[in-house]
Amino acid sequence: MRLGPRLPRAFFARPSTEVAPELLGRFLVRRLPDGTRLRGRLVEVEAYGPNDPASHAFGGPTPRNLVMFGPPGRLYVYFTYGMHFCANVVTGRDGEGSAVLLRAIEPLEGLESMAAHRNRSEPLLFCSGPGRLTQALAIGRAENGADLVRGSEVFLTAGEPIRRRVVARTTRVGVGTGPGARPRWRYLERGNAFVSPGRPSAPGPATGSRRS
DNA sequence: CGTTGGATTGGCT
DNA sequence: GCCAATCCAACGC
Repeated sequence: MRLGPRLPRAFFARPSTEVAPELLGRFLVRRLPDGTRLRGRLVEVEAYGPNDPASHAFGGPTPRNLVMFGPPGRLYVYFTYGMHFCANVVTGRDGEGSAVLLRAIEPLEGLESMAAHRNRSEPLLFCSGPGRLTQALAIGRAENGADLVRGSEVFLTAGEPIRRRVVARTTRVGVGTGPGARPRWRYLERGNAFVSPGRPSAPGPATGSRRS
């Protein structure tokens, strides 16, 4: 299967809520130091914008979130809960501080390596969740700040963009109940089994009863 | 310098 | 459904 051309810088230089749904169906490609290529198709993402109380960027730059305030098209990786990494794509204008969290991919290539990284044999448990995804693809501190447009360790290609009809929106997972819980900035491919089991922050008419 | 809690996951009741 | 795991960034004093 063709990877398609790489997504250009201009693709990322837009608001995160615009970029996020268009990332679905794209290929996330990871080249390991030993040459192994891992690849999956994005099926679930979340947008984090400027002035977003749920965003790490809320409150301004810190050593941890600095990459978010850099140029778009780079990878922002952070460590959380003492054991998991989460990976984001930086979006918007340089200095803006917005990003899209990569929550799940459908594994397409390098499944054996993913299984080893995850210590699981069930593909549904490889990359269905932000912490699982980074573990399966061996993405960690070293990949923080990686340039997705020009680098070779991690990048995104055109892949198979999906029709907007197939994109479902819900509130975000794990953002609590405060401000920031309401906007429906989690985008997923309707009916895809590899979407994470994470529950939206504010279940309601917009989320629970929607057909998949 | 001490405290708090996290854009999660997996195992157990 | 509940909760422990396990580190460390952010923040307050």
